[in-house]
Amino acid sequence: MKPGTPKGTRDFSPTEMVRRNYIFDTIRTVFQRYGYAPIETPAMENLETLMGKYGEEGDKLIFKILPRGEKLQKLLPPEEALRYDLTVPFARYVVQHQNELTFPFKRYQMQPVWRADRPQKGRYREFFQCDADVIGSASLLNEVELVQLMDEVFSKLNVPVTIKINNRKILAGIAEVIGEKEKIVEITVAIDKLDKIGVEGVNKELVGKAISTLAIEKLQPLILFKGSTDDKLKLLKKLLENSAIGKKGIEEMEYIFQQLSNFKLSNSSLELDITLARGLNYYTGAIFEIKAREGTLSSSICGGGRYDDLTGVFGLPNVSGVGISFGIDRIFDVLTELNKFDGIDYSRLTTKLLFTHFGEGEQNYCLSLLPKVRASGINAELYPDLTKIKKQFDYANKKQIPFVVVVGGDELQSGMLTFKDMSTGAQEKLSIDQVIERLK
RNA sequence: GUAGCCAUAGCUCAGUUGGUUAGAGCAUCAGAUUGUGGUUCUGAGGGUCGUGGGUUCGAGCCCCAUUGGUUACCCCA
Repeated sequence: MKPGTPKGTRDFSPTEMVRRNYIFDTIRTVFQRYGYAPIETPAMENLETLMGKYGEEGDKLIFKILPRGEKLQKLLPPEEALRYDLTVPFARYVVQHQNELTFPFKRYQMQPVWRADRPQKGRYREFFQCDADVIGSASLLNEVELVQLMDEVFSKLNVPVTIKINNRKILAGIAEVIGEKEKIVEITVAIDKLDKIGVEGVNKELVGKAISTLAIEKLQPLILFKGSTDDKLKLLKKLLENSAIGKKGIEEMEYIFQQLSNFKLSNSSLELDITLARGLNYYTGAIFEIKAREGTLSSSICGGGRYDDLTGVFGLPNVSGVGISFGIDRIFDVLTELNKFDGIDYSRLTTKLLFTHFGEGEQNYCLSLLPKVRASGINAELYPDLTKIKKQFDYANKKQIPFVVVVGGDELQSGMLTFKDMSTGAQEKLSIDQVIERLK
């Protein structure tokens, strides 16, 4: 049998895991700093929980689990599926545990999700998301805080990013004033592609979606507009003055930008992007999308938004939430491409000291020293086989273990260990306490 | 769902208009060196050239099919 992982899935080797864990730890630390508490949910959900939440395209990408046993033989439809994101399972969780939770409930969650997609650059069928959501609070300060949080994470990871922000209410307002209220999805999907296919491409797609010529004409000043956030808001105000929902969206954006103007974002440029749409159906207010400003990955590495009634379908109406999701695997790809892993100190995560030995007696002696070393917080290990010292040193080099202790007959007799710095080759005789002192 | 590209050793790849026994680097193992490695030198193992069929005196190379990978579209973290 030829070994291999399924399409769009990967193994992670130790070097990669150390780096991935660095990303996880960075994000987790920031999440906790902002008061988010961890939860986990099962890899699989009832299919019913997931279906209909992600739009027509999204539903197709849900990994369904084949029925088993008798149900399979009767060709019954699937009842379970792997989770597609962390937001919908979270909504289900909130409804199910509503009596135990204190609202507003701030949770973070870092788990894999699965999509039955075609893999390509930056796209996997199994990938990790790191989500932070606040549910049970309609305050726009949550949006403000999430922007700060995203800025802090990417600042810590040393990746310059652009945070794009928009509002579904503005998009709804636009659809309304151009007289195509029903076609909001088609319109937003089309203008979302502005970057990629240009104005003409967008217009062509709009025509294809049976949007009226008049509506497309009305849309032009908006698509063609270039200017500052303030200018954009001004234009929108004028354009949407007859749309209640549009005006509400502008108000929200103004508030968020006004609040954020009091804080200096350290690593991000914040941008109101009227063309930002985002596919997920459940967003109702602010929407976010983050792209790295350097590197070749053009897809987003983080995204999110506000959903006013995601818990409604599970029987808990009128609970608004807002959240963001970091795409760990894409962030990893960006950091790798930009060589951002180079300067990071992993020493606390890897072995610092290897005990090498010339025989069984020496090995046993090393074994007796290990607990004390480890209790002192030093990552240490013992070479487990009886073999030539060369091979043991090779092992240390391959694992990039910076220090070794050599124990032979002399050391056994004197109780003084040979302590060797593998980078310089220098060695000296030290007691075990001195070795510990040196490495602490 | 649509389309392009790729598939040769564990890994990265070379392989001439189709021509003898398919190569290199890295990695692995052993030796030079029985208490001192990472740099050096020597040697060894490792391949049904993705799979199946076809064309040909002859196929890693050409043709068809198939599988897997990858990239783009749709959509998305």
